[in-house]
Amino acid sequence: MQRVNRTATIPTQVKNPDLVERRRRQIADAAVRLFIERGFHKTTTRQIARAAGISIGSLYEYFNCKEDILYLVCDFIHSEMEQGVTQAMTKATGGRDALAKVIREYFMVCHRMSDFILMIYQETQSLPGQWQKRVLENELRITGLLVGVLARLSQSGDLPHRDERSIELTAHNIVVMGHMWTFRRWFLGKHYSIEDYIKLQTAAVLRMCTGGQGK
Amino acid sequence: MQRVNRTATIPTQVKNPDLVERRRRQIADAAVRLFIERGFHKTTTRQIARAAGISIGSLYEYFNCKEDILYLVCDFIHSEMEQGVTQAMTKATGGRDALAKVIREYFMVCHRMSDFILMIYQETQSLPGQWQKRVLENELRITGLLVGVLARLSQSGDLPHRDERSIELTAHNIVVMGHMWTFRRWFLGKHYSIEDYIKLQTAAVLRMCTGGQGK
DNA sequence: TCAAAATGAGCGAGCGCTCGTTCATGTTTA
DNA sequence: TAAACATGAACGAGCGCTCGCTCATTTTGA
Repeated sequence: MQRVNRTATIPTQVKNPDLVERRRRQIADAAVRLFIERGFHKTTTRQIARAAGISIGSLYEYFNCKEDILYLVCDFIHSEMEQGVTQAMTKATGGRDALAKVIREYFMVCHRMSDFILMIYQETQSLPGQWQKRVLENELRITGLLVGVLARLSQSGDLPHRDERSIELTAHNIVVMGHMWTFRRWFLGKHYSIEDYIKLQTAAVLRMCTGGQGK
Repeated sequence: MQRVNRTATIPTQVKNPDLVERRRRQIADAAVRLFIERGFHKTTTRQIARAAGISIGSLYEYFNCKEDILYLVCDFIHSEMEQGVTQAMTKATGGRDALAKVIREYFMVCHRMSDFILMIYQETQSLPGQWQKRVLENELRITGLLVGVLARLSQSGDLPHRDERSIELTAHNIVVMGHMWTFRRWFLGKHYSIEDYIKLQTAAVLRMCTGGQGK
């Protein structure tokens, strides 16, 4: 989708665009594993090159600086997240328990992408300001998808009406609950399976959405 | 409280314990500001020394390595957090709306310590493994305080009974909601005041705790 | 007077990044 | 058809520099 935009965003010495696309993916794939394992700062450009199976010289044919690599990695992760969430939402249409289905699918996406989400929490600050902003915009867009779901259910009467801000905050809460499974996994993972987590948190969210009309 | 323990944990060349305590605080105070501003990796030991008003040589009389400084900073932050939360809980005793009061006080602590919390999220991974574990234990202890509050209210009948795990997860949710105010502040801060946030999230939590018996 | 504390020049490992070079693969020319 | 030339992706030794850390020396204060 905005792949063209992305390719255009990071300049390169190399002429062949297909090759650029291919090599960058190859480099990003290698880099993301290293970033997850050792963090951005402790990973050297040489390690990235070695893991990608190219030379350090070649690496700099495709990127201008180390931060460029981090940005591309973040962008790939967000693309995948958004794709996951979007298709989770198409799977989960229909009335009453649509919300439960969306939550389940979203949490499963978070579960799968656990390491990646964690990395973004930790390394976003290492990006140049302008790209930091982009990463946050991506984050917001994913939240927006959930706002859409909640607003629709609210209007169709499947959920009690609540004002816009309340809906928005609920969306943020759900999104962050998904992230929480990743950044508190050192604890939660010991005591809950992902199925436990989904079940309990879904119940909690539903109470949050439907509860409280009585008084 | 465990200050003795802490001082014992990081060895030093200097004999006078009072001096050690004083200088370490002086260094940590300077370091935390720099870490918040530029991150751990981009902050140099020379910058820390300069900001603390001592020489680079002296700095290494009080710490063995840069990571030691980060650990001490994390420890100070957690102490302050825990103190804040503990006294928030003494302020907020009593029946019905005790929970609302605790949430308010806790969120205000998060609000005040926003930058610090953010830093811990970002830099914990830079710590040596053993100390990483300690930081997570601190995190858990704070959550434990909230579990205590919820369990008490549940038993006194001020909140509907729910099983242990459900209570535990609710505590985690509340804790993370506080953190969310810090790491989504770039968005939330634009659209909500801290008072808005407390009001809406408290309502949400109360619905989550009390709702759902009907049906 | 002398142990304790403070100093900062200096060290060298290791970093991101460059750039002169190589070489496989077209393309042109005779 | 084959020699001459052009292209550009790949390479990696090495440059300039920064950083964490040390230690010989000086200052302090009891």
